[in-house]
Amino acid sequence: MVAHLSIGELSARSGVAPSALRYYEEVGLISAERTSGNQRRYLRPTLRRVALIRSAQRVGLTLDEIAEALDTLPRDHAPTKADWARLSRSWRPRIDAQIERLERLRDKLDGCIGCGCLSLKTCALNNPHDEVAGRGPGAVFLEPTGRRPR
Amino acid sequence: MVAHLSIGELSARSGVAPSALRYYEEVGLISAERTSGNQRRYLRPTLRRVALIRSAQRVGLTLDEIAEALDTLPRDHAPTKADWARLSRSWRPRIDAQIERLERLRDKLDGCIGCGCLSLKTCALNNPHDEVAGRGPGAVFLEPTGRRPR
DNA sequence: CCTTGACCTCAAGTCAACTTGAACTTGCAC
DNA sequence: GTGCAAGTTCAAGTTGACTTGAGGTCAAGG
Repeated sequence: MVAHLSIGELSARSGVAPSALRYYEEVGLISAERTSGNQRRYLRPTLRRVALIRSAQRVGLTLDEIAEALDTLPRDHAPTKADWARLSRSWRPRIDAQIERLERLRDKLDGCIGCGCLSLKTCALNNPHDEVAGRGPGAVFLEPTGRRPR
Repeated sequence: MVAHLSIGELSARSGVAPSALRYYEEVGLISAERTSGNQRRYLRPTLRRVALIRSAQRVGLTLDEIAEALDTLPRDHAPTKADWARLSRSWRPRIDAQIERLERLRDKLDGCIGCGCLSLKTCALNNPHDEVAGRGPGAVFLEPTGRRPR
């Protein structure tokens, strides 16, 4: 059981390319010690950190946001229960919201199959207020994109 | 109730910037008729099409994939029930998978709070087989990224 | 007629998140 | 001690999804 991981090892275990790991370091998401010969040696907790980063990306967080969240975790010691709880709590609403959006979309698509939505008037995917032009933007049945699909 | 929408109107109703709409046209996602003065005039169903495109992006589909899916819909007439059903069926697993991933992540974070995961050995975010180096990549508790966070 | 705002095209720029390549160095197995 | 896979830096390139800007056109009101 090695205490330090080379970049290749961390890459293999995390499934993240070495170039990406170097990039993560560059933007301050992870850090590494160096051997006398200037090679990176990662501490074991880095593995967990990288896994967390990947997970967070899934939720739709940018690396910047992830960095911000991770900065609330202590750099010097393993995070305490409280540290984790704080982080988890801050991401939780985001995850829930994302799930909800997806469920809504799924239901909408389902509904479309059965609803005879071919008549544009009743389709859930269609804006109910579409004829009421001028009363605010219509057809925006989705929440504002929030810069995600960028 | 107008039969044709100018790009500005479509933009306002769909919440998608004109430049984006032109881009969508460039990559073949939508199309428009032209006035004698060369201005775009969109047919009403385009509104629904654009909404669908945005939804699909949420699920994590690229514009290429969306174009592919939309190509299975008829260009000439409004999609039939069967057309919709086909499209919905093809996206459904994707949506479900995404939801499942998010739920797993949420549960993992929750678990981490209560599980005393500070001992690296038991944390769900940590790879259970991490000590078994060489037996395949460890710590890949997440599904292969599938090129999404790119 | 003239202005004004919405529209047009086309080329170039941007941004995140990496990847690739060149040119060079380390570390370990034989 | 030598070979070579695996590591290093740094600059530049890539991809997706747009946005911005320059330079010009069109349509309606005053």
